[in-house]
Amino acid sequence: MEIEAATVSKGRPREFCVDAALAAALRVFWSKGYEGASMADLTEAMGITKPSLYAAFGNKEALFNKALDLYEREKTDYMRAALDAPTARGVAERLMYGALDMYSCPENPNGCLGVINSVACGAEAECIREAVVARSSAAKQAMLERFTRAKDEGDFPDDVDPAGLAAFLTAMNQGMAVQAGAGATRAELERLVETGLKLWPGR
Amino acid sequence: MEIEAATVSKGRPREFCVDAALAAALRVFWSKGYEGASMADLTEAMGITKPSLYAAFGNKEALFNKALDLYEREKTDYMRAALDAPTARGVAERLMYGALDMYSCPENPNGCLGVINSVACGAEAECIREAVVARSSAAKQAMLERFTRAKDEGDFPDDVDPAGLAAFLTAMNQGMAVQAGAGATRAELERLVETGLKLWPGR
DNA sequence: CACTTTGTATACTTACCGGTACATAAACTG
DNA sequence: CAGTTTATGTACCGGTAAGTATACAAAGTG
Repeated sequence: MEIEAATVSKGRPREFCVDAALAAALRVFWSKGYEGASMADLTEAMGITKPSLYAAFGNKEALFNKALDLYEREKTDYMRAALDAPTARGVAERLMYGALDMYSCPENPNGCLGVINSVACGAEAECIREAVVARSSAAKQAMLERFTRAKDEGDFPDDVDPAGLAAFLTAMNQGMAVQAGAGATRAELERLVETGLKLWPGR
Repeated sequence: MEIEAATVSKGRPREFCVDAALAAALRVFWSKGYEGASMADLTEAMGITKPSLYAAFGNKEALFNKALDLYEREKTDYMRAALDAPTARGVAERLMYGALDMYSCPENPNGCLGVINSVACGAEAECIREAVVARSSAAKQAMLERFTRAKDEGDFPDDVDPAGLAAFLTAMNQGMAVQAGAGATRAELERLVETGLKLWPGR
């Protein structure tokens, strides 16, 4: 029993980089969705064979969950950062422009990994849907808490509902994701964001 | 050659109602999406066997397109009617409350048939996606024309963009669909609609 | 050098996919 | 009654899905 176990592997070293393979898998899931991505799609994009994939990641579902972790860590971190803005309007601006940048970045697949996999598909993907929906509602909950505080701080008038605003920003994000997935241009999404911010209460 | 041909069929009469079967198929596509709906799912829900389905509807894709026609005719007709409202705010109200009613009706599957099938899945469903996206952008185009007219009529201030408002309402509808598909309650969607209308310009 | 451990490659299994051939059943026409 | 036409039910087709058994290759350890 060694504490620093596995720093030097015992058997044959693996011939691929796990992180790079996971990043490639993320792109596939992001483009095609969980069910639309076949193991053949994944292994080809990752540059490995099926036994290597199963040995390194478990199975398709475990691979998806690891890819989802990577997605949140690298692609939706702007959401967490947005909540630190000093005003509610600042939060909304950072959220919408962050989403705009992500959805219109030519390096990324179109749309949102979460939205793609939260709409219903086959029964086998139900646990995938639940995992994605859980993360989405956690994000919405964080927004709700931030806007509840903002209301106490007087960021917007009494007649607006913090829960309504959280749902509103969530809907805007989801709408941008759907429209981006359907092929909307950056200019079109920009117009949407600017309209959303023009309607935002206060200021 | 008879003008009133096919009013009385020649061979063995079919034992099921085409309209009822199509309605059942619509529910399956609406719940599971095009790719998530297997022929076994469809035939079971429709109460017919595969050869009957193929004889009556062609193939899976043709069946989907007929179901999509039915969906537009019976479920999204509120959109067409909404554009007849006398003011832009009236249009927005009818669109949002119409969507609210449809997405929270317990008789209907959760979410929106269009949104479910416009997010990317496997390559085989690409033509399905294109068909759905085409209808969605037609709806958006109709909204744009209505709001362009509304702006001329002074329904909202000069600094708001009709195209932005059309994109905004489309995004709200899509966001409601995603949230409804993820299991949002009617009360939650109601809050979203009321917030959206509170933010709507003018009045 | 043998021996163990781990990764890779090929080929396979089982299950299901969309779609169809074929035999049979139920209506019509003569 | 035969003959035609159309619908139904069963059983099947080739293709592909996720997942795996097995043989082999490359490293460390004695």
